[in-house]
Amino acid sequence: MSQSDTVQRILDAAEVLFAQKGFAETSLRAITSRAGVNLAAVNYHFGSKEALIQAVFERYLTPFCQALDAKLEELEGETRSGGEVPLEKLFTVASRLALGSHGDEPRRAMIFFRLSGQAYSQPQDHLRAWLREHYGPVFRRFLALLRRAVPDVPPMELFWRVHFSLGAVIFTLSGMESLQAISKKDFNQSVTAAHITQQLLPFVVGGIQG
Amino acid sequence: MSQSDTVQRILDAAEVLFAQKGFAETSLRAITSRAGVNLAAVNYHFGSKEALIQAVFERYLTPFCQALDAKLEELEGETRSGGEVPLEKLFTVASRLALGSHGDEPRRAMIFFRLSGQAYSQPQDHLRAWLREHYGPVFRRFLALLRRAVPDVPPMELFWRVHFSLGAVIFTLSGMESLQAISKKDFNQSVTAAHITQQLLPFVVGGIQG
DNA sequence: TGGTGCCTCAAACGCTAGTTTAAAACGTCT
DNA sequence: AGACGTTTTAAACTAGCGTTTGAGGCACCA
Repeated sequence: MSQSDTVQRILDAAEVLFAQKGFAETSLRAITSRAGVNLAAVNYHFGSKEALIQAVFERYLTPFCQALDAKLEELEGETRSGGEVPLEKLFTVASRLALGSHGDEPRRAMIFFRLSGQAYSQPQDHLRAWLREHYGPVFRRFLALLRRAVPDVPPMELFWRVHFSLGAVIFTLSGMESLQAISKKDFNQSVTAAHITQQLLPFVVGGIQG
Repeated sequence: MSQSDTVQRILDAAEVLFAQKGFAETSLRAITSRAGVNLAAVNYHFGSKEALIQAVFERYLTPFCQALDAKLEELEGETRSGGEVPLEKLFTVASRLALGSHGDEPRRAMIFFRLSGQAYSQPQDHLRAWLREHYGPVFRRFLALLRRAVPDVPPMELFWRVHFSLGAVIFTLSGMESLQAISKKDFNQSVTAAHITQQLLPFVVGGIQG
């Protein structure tokens, strides 16, 4: 078993378990047991549990943010010759990337949204600060394009509405499997990631425009 | 110190600490120390930590839901002679009650929204199931009025949009103090509960209508 | 072949958690 | 005053946590 193999196995197991049970409730023993590696491997390869959590986020977010950044640059290029990117297109691009920028099924994306929800509800903001520091620029770039898409909405209101939107996304996708149960019972229809984003888009667009 | 005094002190301390640091990260020792009571008091009066968590929710939610239920009944009475309750009014009523149904300052409400965020991001759904079981009827009553307020939105889409709205509220108010810092820096304006709900209302109304 | 780095392993460490115990203190009623 | 049910107290218990340790294995190069 090569090094990278062990590291990847740990990351895979941690990703799933953190999403399933939260950071504090997931023990290193559970992670290493699921990964089929020795308990000490986490501290050997990552240094600490906290560093492992960051590594899980990094492995997912870095490719996503690079892809988003490239796409946003492309969109900026298009608008340089006049015109704005429509609101719908901005969110469509972002959601398509979030769901498909990894070769995997969108199940990975679901897992990751759960993780984000946990990161944001976690009160000690080590993780939040780290996320903001590393991925803030892309977010601001997105926000700048957004501002030009809805020039009628005052900046502060837009700021808030973006956060509301983020909340809607993360909260909903965090609680997916319970919502899945309800939706199946009440509407006899199961829930896919594509289905949710399809529902989400008009809500967010309507909400942002106010 | 009478019994109810000890119980209330524990609930007060637990409410604040759970909101501040989360359920798993808050020890009974921290709670009892803050409350100025003996460690064993929690297990004596509540039975377990899990039961204490439920009790914290119960103390807050029961008066709120009773007030909301009464108010909804009143609104239903008004519409019985024809007409619908407008969307804005439904949300205004709910938010006013959430912020002011307790004699306290709306600070209590903030604390409680943080708690809700943690409850929903908590993956083991003991708590969620319990909340749904105890407070589901009021929620459904609200949903029924909502359906009549926006008859054009298909029931399933409405179902999702309500969850999106809930997410926007809880997520935003959960992460308030970090948003507070950002908002103060970028817009030189501090954030109050009233201020947020004022921002929230047009977003939710716009989102629900799509 | 012997040595050198990197990695794995079982075991242990120190610590904190939730819970339990049994004695002491308290308040109330006869 | 004394007995009784309730509540508080200090201390201990068990379990599980993240982390550390040192011996061992393994591949690779001199």
